[in-house]
Amino acid sequence: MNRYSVAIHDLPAETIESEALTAQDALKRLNVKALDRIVAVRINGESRDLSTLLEKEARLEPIYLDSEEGLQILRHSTSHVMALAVKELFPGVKVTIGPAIEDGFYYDFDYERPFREEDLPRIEEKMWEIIREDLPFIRKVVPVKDAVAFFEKESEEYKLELLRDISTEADTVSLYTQGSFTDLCRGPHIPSTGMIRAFSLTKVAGAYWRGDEKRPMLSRIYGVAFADKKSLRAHLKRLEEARKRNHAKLGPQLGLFSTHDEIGAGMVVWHPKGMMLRYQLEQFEIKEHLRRGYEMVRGPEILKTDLWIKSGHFDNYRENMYFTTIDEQSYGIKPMNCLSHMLIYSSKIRSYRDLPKRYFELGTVHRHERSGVLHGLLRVREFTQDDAHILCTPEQLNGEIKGVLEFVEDVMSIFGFPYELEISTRPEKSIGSDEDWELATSALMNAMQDSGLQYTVNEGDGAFYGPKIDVKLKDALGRSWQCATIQCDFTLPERFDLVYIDRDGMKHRPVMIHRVILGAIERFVGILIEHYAGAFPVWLAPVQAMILTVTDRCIPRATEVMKILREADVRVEGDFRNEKLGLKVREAQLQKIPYMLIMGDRESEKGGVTPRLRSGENLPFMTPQEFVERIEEDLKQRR
RNA sequence: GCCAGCGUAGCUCAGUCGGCAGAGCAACUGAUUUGUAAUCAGUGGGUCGGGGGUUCGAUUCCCUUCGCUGGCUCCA
Repeated sequence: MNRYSVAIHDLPAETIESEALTAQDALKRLNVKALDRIVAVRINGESRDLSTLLEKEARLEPIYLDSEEGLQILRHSTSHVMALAVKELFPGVKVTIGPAIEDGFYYDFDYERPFREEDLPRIEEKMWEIIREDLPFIRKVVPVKDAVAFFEKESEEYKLELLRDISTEADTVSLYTQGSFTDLCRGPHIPSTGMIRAFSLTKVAGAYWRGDEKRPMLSRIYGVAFADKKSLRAHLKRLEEARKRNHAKLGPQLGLFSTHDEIGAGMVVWHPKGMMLRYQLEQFEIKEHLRRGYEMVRGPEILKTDLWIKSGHFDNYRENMYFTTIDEQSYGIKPMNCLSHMLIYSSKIRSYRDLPKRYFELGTVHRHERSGVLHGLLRVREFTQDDAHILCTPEQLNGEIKGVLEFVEDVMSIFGFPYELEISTRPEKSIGSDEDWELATSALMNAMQDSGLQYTVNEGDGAFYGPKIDVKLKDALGRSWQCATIQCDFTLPERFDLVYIDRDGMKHRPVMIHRVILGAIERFVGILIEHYAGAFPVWLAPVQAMILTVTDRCIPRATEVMKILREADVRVEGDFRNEKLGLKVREAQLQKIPYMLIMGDRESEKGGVTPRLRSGENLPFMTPQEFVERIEEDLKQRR
């Protein structure tokens, strides 16, 4: 008989006498509540299986099914169950990896043919069988060489490859077995398959082995899993709601834009309402840039290929560019705006007193994105950036980066977007010296630290000319999209021999910051549509108010009111059709117009309107002048 | 670019195991002059994404191409 000293959380340790003691036994003996909802346990701070044998002293923290960590373990275990089901249904399939992800899990397989959606119901059915069998997850720690022998016998070459990597840093590995399936896995797992109560296989997809497009394409099956059926249903419901915000659907319905097979993939046609929305955004941007000391500039959309060779774009970015020939001279259509801006800078001698120069351009660029990545407005081949290039002295760099970070914060808070910051370091394909990259990278990090901002690091994901800070926003389905970006560049000023005369009378090299705030207007509009579900605030709404007449008798006065409002810069339209008010309200509502201005006989007589809000709320009767004041207040508050 | 799925009227979708292509809404015309999310009636509208093949016959089967969706890879 052994004596164990076990503490739950920070409670005083208790003594348990037993031959051997698993974590689960200990929790039971110490009367921990809701044992059936505990999936795993932290032993002295480390996540472990419930079946783990305890040492003489242990501090235990149960991990509950519905906690963040508990769900993650549940999802991971569900992926193992799926792998078992797939192995039973499709003999010869090879397993690779199957982690938990947000809301669910996936598992990548190599099979003689890719899986299809129609395979999923069968797999789900099999999984439920496995769950009903309530198979335990059995952990076994073995020497790497035994694991190698095992997976060789099973011909699981992907597992062998993983083992080869692991073997450089560990002598033993853990294996988990449920029924006939044994997987290489760190764990922990739920105690047995019966604990899975709510999951659904959602989609199939191709995925390269280890994310490398030069390696085999595997067949991935995605699923979602939750603690109970109710949470699963709620999740599916949320997805449904998110789909209703789909900008690719809402945009054309609201008359904002369209795309056309006959024009080409990744090209957007902007309709009057969409163009008005863009115009509002652009006016806002111009104003915000001017007040921060930027100067507006503009360059041509095609520039000689020689210049792209000089800048390094030809060597590093050619596959994303379009080229054309004019008078036997090769030209490249611009994928970025920086070249003209540098030529503006170098068009005269600059003194340190002139710096920083901040050149701003709403620049339209073309990039040849691979066909499979195109996605509504969020990924297109022609788009307009709110682009600027800041040329400054090395001493000014930190302050300029902080200024841009503040700019980003100001703008994002106006739209009410939460965002995430990410710093990307030197990629394989790049130009410039190691010292410059080091300098630029630390400049970006220091600026973020000085501003007290949280960020993550994305190794090797920088632009070819410099490291960058990316600002990521989320679409309705929670996918992240890069919008603002701040890129630090010592290389292009070098290649274009940009200089300024410093106090010492000598030529010095300026640093260049490439930056966008909204990013691409197209992408930003896409995110905006999903963010507001198409119901734009008054300051952005293409149509701010729609006058709805009740009868034809009201048309003359309605026409007058419309004129007054238009003269006061209200974006107003009229629905004077011979239709019932209910129909007009419905249609204005579907167009998500902020104000419906009702004009019947009562209003005509008094020469005003009764506004109805999108929410359904009615405002009291008001004169056109009072309504204009209300709109002006909305604009001021950016409502 | 790769894997899977999808493309029928302006929109949402039926449909044909190969035999003249359908509904609702929208549009148009007429009636109705209407008070806060759909007034009634009538009419028109599609070479079933494009091209090729198989077949007596293809929207349906096959190939190819364009586009879209979800992933992978890549990036604003």
